[in-house]
This record gives sequence, C-alpha cells and structure tokens, in this order.
Amino acid sequence: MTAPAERSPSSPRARLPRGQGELLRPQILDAAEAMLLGGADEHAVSMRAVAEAVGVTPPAIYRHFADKDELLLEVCERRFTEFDVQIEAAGADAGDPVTALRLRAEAYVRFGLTHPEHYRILFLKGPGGVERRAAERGGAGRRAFEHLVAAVQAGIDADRLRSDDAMVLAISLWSALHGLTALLISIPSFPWPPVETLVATVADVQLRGMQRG
Amino acid sequence: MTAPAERSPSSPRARLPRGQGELLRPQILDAAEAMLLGGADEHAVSMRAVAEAVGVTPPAIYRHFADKDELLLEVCERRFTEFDVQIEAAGADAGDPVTALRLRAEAYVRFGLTHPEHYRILFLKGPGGVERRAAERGGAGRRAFEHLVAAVQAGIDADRLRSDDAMVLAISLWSALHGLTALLISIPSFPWPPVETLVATVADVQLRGMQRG
DNA sequence: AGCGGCGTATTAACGACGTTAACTTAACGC
DNA sequence: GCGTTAAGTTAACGTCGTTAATACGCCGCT
Repeated sequence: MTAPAERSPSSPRARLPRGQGELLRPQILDAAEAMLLGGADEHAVSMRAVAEAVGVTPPAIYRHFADKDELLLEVCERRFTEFDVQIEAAGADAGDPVTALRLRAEAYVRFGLTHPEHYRILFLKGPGGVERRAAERGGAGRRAFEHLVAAVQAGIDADRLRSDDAMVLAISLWSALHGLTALLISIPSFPWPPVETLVATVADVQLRGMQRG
Repeated sequence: MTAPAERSPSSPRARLPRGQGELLRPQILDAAEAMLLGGADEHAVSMRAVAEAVGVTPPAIYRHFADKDELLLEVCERRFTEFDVQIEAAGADAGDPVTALRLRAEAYVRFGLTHPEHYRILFLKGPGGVERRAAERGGAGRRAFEHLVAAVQAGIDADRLRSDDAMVLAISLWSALHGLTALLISIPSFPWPPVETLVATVADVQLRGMQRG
C-alpha cells in the first residue's frame, strides 16, 4: 500500500511553518498518484478529492500547480521517468540488438498495463490537455522515444535490421506496442487471448518485419 | 457543410406534432456529429450545446437518450458502420489477400485521421464510459474486427500468412494500425514524418512479419 | 362542446466540478 | 511592537450532467 495515511476531517491538519511551504507539493503529487494507482480514473481524481486526501482546501493546490492538467502532467512525468529507466534496463541485459528490442517491447507493455491511468493521461488524452504542456518541456516520453530510436539504430548498425530511417522504424515499433497497450487498457471487455501470447506475437511479427532480407 | 441551419434563440423552434416525437432524435445525433466533425472535443460537445444547436432545452434530449454516453455512443456507432463499410470496400478491390490487407490498413488509418473525435471517443475513452455500453450491444467495431479476422484467415488459407491463430494475428495487425492512428491523433505536436511514409512502413513491416517463411 | 389523458417539451433546481478573489492567520526581520 | 509576507481559508462564479415538477396542446371520447 503506497497510499499515505488518510486524514480525518475533524483534525484539519496543521499549517506548515514559514519556509516549508514547498513540502506540500510532493504530498499533493503523492496523493494524486496514489488515487490513480488505486484505480481511480482521471475524472475521479478531482482537485477537491486530492485536496481532501492531503488535508487541505482546494485552492491551496493552486499555490503549487497552475491547474489540474499541470498537476496530472507532473504525476505522469515522474512515472514516465521510471518507465524510461525500466525499459532501458530491460534492453541492457541482452547483447543481441534484436533481443534487446524484444525485451524492451515486453517491458513497454508490462509497464503500461501496470500503470494504466498514467498511461492513459499521457498518451490517450489528446491535444489541448496534458499533451500541449508535455510538448513544451522536454518530456520524459520524448526521452524514452529517443532511446528507442537509438536501440533501433543499433540494430541497423549491426546489419540486423533493414536500413530504413531509424526513426520511421522506431515509430513503427512504437505504434505496435502502443496500440496493443492502448487497446488492452481501453477495451477490457474484449475477449482478449492471454496477454503474454499477444505481447509475444506482436513483438515477433514486428521484429521479423523489421529485420533484413 | 454538413452542419444544420443554426437557430436564433429568439425563435425557439416549434414543438413537434403529436406522433412525430422521434423526429427529434436524428436531429440531436446530427447536431452532435456535426460538432465533433467540426473539431470540437468531447468536452465541448455538452448536452447544453447540443440542445442549443437543435433549438431545444437540455432535458428534451433525455427523452431520446439515457445520458450523454449513450448519445455519443450512437453517434460513433453510425460512423463506425461506415468505417466498416469503407474498409471492406477497400479490401474487396484486390485479388491477392496480402494486398487486400494492405489496402485495408491504409483505409483504417485514413478513416481514423478523418474522424479523429469519433475515433477517440470509441477507442481511447477507456472503461466505465462509452466502452461498457458498446460491449453490451453487438457494436459496429466488433463487426469490423470480425471482418479483419476473416481477411487474415483468407491469407492463411491461401498459404500466404504464417499459420498462427488468425485472431491473434489480426490483433497484431490491429494493434499496429490502432497504435499509429492513436498516436497521430493524440500527439499532434510530435515531429511526425509524412503520414503516407508512416502508413506504408507500418503496413509493410507488419505484413512482412505476418507472412510465411 | 367539453373533457380527460398523454406526448412534447420547459422551467427550476441539485450537486459536483475547476477556478478565482478576497480575506485570515501566524511567523519572521527590524 | 509592527509592518511584511508566506500559507491557507472562506465564499463565490460559471460550467457541467442530470432529475423533478410543471406547462402546453393535440387526440379521442362521451
């Protein structure tokens, strides 16, 4: 249980001392993240709900985040940094670049299914919301994509993948992984075969199609 | 311009005669669809906005649709029926089953990019909303998927595709197409290469990976 | 001719949301 | 002591989806 101790509304929490105002910020992020991980969807994670979980009134959040999108974005950025780290770690274990890509693929889907709400907010939200702000900064997602391009380029350099543009090939692989992850998250009522079968097949088809010959 | 004539709030529209109450229903659907096609996102298509476009007060909509999700679902169902028809038509032109799959793939992405809000609501919304209701009925999307499975099975029967389970192979192809479509819609700020290049590469990689050998 | 009933809508309202403005409270430097 | 300032609250606005109660007007019936 990563959820912080809940707070009874009868003891409305002491105000933070003078210079320590910034301490509230991570608590807000933790509370929002805990709710998302607990299965709450984006709508359920309201400013009022987050505020109550932290033991504070809603306007207090606005001292630390410009609006709700910025709060959710920051929650996702934190997780996506770990997302990137995990995928890089998964690929580093293999000497063969194609095997490395396969391990990365499995790590990608596994992460998405482990943090479905984070994944949804960052990737399935669409323009106008979180996405615009994520574009303005560097973005952990951007960094992860560049790492993927590098991994594909390694396969090209080793003469294992067809020598197309590495970025286009990386987008192709990304599309397949994102597509599978997004479908599994968005349509849980579909009669999916076992996830391991799907991941294996998608990775297999994709990597075979990307290989030389 | 598919948008119906706008309505000045000064002439609040005549009430429909006795047996003709059902005539309001398609007008509501048309208004909502026109807004979505006009670039409005799901949030902007509010019950109040739809009501005003039709020239009616918001509660009048509830005589014809249980809630907002049901209205949006029905809008999408109508478009997805055409989605299915267009893809089937695209695949019917080719004798070769692999070529047929390629043409279907191009039609899929093209349709998604032409109707991004419909696509988002039906596929990127996630559980709890439209998705649950879509699952309860047959669903035009389900039908389209079964047609895709049949097209893949045709390739297997012609010894052109590897003889895995047709459904798993179809999901793999679907994942790639959905992934590309969803990414293009959700992250417009990304420095995408030309769409035709992406579609061609994704389809090529996917079909090569699905083929025999 | 009058009248009940029902189909078609409206007006009014509830609760929840994101967000802003104005105010309070308390600790610090001088 | 006293203004300044950080940290938070109370109150409110406008929006949303949705529901309850009500009005309007045509139909068939006696």
